[in-house]
Amino acid sequence: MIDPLYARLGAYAALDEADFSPLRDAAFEPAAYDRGAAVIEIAAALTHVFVVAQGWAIRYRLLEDGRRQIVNVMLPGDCFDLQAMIAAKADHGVEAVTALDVMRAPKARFIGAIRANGRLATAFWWTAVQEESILREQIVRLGRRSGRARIAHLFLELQRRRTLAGLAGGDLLPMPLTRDMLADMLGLSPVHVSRSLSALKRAKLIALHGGGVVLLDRRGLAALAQFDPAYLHADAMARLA
Amino acid sequence: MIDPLYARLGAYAALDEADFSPLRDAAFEPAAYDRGAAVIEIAAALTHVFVVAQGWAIRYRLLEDGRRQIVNVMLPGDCFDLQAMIAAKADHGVEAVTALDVMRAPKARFIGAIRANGRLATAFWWTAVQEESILREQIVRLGRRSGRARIAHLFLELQRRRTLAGLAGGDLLPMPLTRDMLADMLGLSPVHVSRSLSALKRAKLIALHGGGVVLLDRRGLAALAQFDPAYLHADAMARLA
DNA sequence: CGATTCATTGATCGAGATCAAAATTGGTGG
DNA sequence: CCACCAATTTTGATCTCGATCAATGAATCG
Repeated sequence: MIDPLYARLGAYAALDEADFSPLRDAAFEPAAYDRGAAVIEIAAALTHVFVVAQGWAIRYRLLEDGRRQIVNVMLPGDCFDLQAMIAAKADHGVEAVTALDVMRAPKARFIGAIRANGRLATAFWWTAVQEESILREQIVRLGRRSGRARIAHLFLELQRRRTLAGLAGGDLLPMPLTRDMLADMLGLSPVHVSRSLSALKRAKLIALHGGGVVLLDRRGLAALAQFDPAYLHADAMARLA
Repeated sequence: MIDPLYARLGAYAALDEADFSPLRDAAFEPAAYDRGAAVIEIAAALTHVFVVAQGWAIRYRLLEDGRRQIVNVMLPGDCFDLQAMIAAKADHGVEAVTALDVMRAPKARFIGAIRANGRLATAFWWTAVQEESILREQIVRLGRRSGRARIAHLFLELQRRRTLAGLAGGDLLPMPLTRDMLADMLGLSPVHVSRSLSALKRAKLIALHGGGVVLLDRRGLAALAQFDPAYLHADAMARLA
């Protein structure tokens, strides 16, 4: 299924079922990866464009000394790597965080599909613009926020992205990322992530239940993280629809 | 003049003068900004696509408490904001670091120009892919490198980008960024930037002359920064040409 | 030359890293 | 259902890199 994508793209542009038929019929086919599996290997040839149908994935780069920086998290509805349309090799890896279902298209066929439909092309352009916006936000998070604020900000961003993708959620955010992954995402040590999460719990801003985070006090979290509610062009998107 | 752009785009795709004529003739017109002037205001409408002809600019976001994070530096040959093609409002500001000459095109005319020439469109796509790669590198720099390594890495990146844009340079890198700007770029305090620069000087890795940096020991800098020489798809670009 | 902006240096403080051990969680098989 | 093993998380103690505050020193420019 490509329904999360449908929800995402539909939020930016007025698309109907007919616009999607080239994707369904010709370009995309399903694939599945186990938890922890490599979806794209660093320096491997980029052959496909992917859309996440279910599960989470991370995009990361490695340093020579073995340290890792996670660049972004991919949620259902997110597509990657659109750069495959033009770059030959991956400068980063993609790994499944949970069991992962994707739809994937060989890049030539993907290009054919979006050429056949201008509105679809525009919608995919939007996802690329949004991806860039997400990267910029990650830069600000790493450069100018404290450990606790980074965590709070990431949680709020993920929740917003899930909402935009039509994955309801209310105040409950699934959290399959381990402490190590959060650390590699936020530029912190796993130990400090653990301590900062405890502090957020003590402050009654969040609660942790098994594999999920409860956002107990969004206003408090947003104040701590200086989370910008206009983030992700929500208003500009609406105007385009 | 749009020659730095010509050098940049020419590095990715086989373009000749004729490919550029739609840009020269119709779309782009020159504009100039004083040092420190705002080129794009945060939250302002995005009306133009820009190409830097001469000078440096920074792209930044502000936090509510007044702190600033510089997201990227724009050098001659870089274009911004391609997102204007699709996003209505800027989620960040752009400011001239030096006196700045640009070529700019109203977005409708820019879109017309690249529609008229597929090779040109591909070349601009490349610049967008590269911009994303630069943002990812900035994320790794902020997340997983020490202060000194961040500085060394940034200098090596800027030098590489200048080389790709045909702005020779050898081991001399102009450095119009103030300590405050470097701090806002690298997620450090200005004081610490100053101290770290002194440390790099003491280690004979760099020297500072007036408004420029001399890269005395590139191998040493690359080792300290774990600078990846394959960075910026240099090989993949060559293949495409 | 003052005046303003920018850079360096010194002293102190704190957020987060590191090392190491203990406690939980979760999955597996008896 | 329980016992066990591996992976993950939490907690404690100590150390360090980089922040902050404050003063001094260049440059640059009318």
